[in-house]
Amino acid sequence: MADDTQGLAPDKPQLEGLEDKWSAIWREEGTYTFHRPESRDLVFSIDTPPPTVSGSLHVGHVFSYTHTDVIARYKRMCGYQVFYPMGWDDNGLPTERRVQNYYGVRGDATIPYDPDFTPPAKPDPKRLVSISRQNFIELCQELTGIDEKVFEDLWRHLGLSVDWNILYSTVSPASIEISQRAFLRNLARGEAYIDYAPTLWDVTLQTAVAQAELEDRDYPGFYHRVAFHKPDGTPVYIETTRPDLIVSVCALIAHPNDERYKDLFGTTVIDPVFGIEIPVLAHHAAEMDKGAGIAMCCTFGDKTDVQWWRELSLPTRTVIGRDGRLQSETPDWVVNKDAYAPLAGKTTYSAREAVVAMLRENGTLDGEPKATTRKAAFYEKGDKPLEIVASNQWYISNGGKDLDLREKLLARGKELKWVPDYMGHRYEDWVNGLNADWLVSRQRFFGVPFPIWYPVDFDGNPDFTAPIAASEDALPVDPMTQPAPGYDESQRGVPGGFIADKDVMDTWATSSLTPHLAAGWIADPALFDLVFPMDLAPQAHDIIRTWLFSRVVRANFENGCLPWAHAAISGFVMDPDRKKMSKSKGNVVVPTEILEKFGSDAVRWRAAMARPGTDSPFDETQMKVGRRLATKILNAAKLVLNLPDNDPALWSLDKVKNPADLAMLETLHGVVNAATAGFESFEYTDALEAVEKFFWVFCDDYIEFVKERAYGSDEAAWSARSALGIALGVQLRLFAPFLPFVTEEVWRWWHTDSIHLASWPTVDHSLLQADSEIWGTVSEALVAIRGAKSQAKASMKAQVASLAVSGPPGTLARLRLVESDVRAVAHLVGDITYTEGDAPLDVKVELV
RNA sequence: GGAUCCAUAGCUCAGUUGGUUAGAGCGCUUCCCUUACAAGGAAGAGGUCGUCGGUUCGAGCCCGUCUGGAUCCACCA
Repeated sequence: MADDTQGLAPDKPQLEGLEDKWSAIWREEGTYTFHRPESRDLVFSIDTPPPTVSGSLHVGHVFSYTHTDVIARYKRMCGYQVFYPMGWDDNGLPTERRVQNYYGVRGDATIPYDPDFTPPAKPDPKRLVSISRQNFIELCQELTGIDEKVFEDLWRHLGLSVDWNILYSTVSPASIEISQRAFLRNLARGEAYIDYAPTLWDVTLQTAVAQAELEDRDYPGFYHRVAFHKPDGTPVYIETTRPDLIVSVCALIAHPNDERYKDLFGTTVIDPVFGIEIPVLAHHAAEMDKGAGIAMCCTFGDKTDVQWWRELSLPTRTVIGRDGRLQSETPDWVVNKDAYAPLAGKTTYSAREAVVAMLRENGTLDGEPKATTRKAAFYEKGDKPLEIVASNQWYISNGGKDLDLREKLLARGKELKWVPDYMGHRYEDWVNGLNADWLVSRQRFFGVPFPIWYPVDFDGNPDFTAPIAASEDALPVDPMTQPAPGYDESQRGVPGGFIADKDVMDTWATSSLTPHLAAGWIADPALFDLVFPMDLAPQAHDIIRTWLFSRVVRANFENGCLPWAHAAISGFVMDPDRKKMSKSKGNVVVPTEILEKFGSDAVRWRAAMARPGTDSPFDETQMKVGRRLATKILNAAKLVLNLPDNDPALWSLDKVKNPADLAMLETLHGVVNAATAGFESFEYTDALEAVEKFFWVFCDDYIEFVKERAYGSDEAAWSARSALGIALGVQLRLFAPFLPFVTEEVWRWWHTDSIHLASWPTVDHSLLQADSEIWGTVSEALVAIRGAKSQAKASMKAQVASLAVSGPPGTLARLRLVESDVRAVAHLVGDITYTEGDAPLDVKVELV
């Protein structure tokens, strides 16, 4: 409690240090602990986005996690048990890349485990040390542990009311088990399958990537006009940006209606370098006005090539390996074997130069290559354009091929309540645009292994069409160290034995199960029933196509329902030029600095001013406004609580008799209604604005108006004291979801329990007979009195000789009811004269 | 090429089912050291609501057009 003072509040209340003080106490008191209630309707459950711990947090995270937290706090005060977990997304590629850079190491599946391994003292990004898969995973675990501590500290400092007992990590054994179990069930129901097919491939990271992780970027290239030749030597010109792929050519293709090429259909031509004879074919996907109108189809240059390859049953002539280099052996379909030699083992870039040189030399390059900017598909986290490589990969159906499923998933999207509702369009657009199933396998190390093995025939060839699945009872499994069911470890990799599936699951394959991970699916059925389907899925709009959609897919398959009822979508924090913040642009604002500078409450205030779905530019000056509000709360509370001999035990609605006091409380109750309505529709900004607007009027007008009276000790004083005290308590609770630190600080000046477990204020209907219009009249009078003093450049304390008030009878009557307060606030020494009339209220002020 | 959102004061944004003189905060100007608060307070200036057209007694709001911006998707031989 307060020291050095006669009142309940300290003399010099401070914002500094409130974060550390209260987050420690909340932790000790278990303020945010979820206690299992009797039934589902007493729970409000949240599918918290698990942050990628390998990345750094920026203000955008602080904003969107605050959006969730204000709702969580509101629901808690409404009496719900709030299931508010935290998760760390610490598996997958992002972690691997961070470990690679941080320690200067690279995982290599062929190297044996070294129990004594220590990472290089000085990581050299140019000379990565190759280490075993297991050593690499250990480093991943070590680093994620460090990163997670940093994240937790920041979240506690920000005041997230997460229940830290409900903490999961996407790489934990429990997460691996759940991911594997869900996958096995998808497999058993036919929703997951393995397929040998052309896949988008990142040559740097050497893994397949999914449609959802693609990003188109501008990429410089050149159009090369190249001659193929008919058997009689007549040239047929095509245009290509990928001459390096000529060695993979399978056909030339033109549109069936294209008069220029009609005669060629069904004939063959020979490529300009390798002597490969290929057919000229017709296909409707060829566009007459693009390039030369006739395209070179290679395996594979782009997605159209894949379509032609599939629909025209063309041969597979892949030369680009998984490392992005052309294979070193000369392909058997190449006729001019010598021509391939300079290309062997080269990157696509070098191979392109070599091929162009050959084209130049033999005169088949028509004119100079023309520079162009083309859009190429990139993995969103990669930095080289993707190649298309045929390989065995695991897929989960997502409606990309199955139209019935697509309809079902679209219906789920409509069933979900979106905040704001137009965000549902993004979901629909994405589902409607899907053209492939969800590729979930990744050729990486740090992730969930597929619980799958393959039989090896007696010639030593694995049969990928007959995967052996683990039993659900055996999970989690690592097929790399555990033998397939029915086999012995000695049969690994030998004819008649088995091999493991070496791949790991895409990180989204695990994070698509966050409701299951957090809620104890299978492991704790009672808990799962209490919290699932969840109430709220908060997230930013960029991952609707990935995280949100994949969770809908999983819950639809596994649970036959939506994983949650509401999706609340946060906008981004943009840089001041309204550009997306990104590391590469160097415009990222680090949250620790602004939290330090303005305090968590101030930053939270600014976050809450950003409405759902709306991007907002970062502007530091706005944080000051939140800071000022927090300071004002301290000071206003101090005034109320430190009135002489004030005692909260003596505050009572029964004592509120003064019309101005009643009018203030009446107005406040309208504010409670507005704030409640705002929160109920997840429009926390509306709630905050209503509360804040009232609070400033409460401070500037009401407190000033009744202060003199409240310093007394008679009945009139206790009317004001009760009204002030009750209004303070209500406003603190209304502010509590937004400003958890300052409201808790003030609340505890006269309460023993946390404000965050106090009940949300409700309207007391016994007050409804109060005449709230008094309030408007008083405000007008105050403006007139202050205006006169301000215009006279006088102090607000300056004495007033007389007031001449004119206006409608009703207005004057209201003013008369509170005349003594008017006299006090104006410092009036003379008289008030009232003149009735039709004109609106007018107050003439005569200064002494 | 398709879609979504946005355009209101110098800046950031409100503006309810269409209804008198369009609102707030920041910034700016002037003033006030006032016993809750100078990390404060008071007063004030500042807008033909992006363009053109339509509906209506009446449009910031409804419809259409154009312009500018943001985001997502598709395509790119």
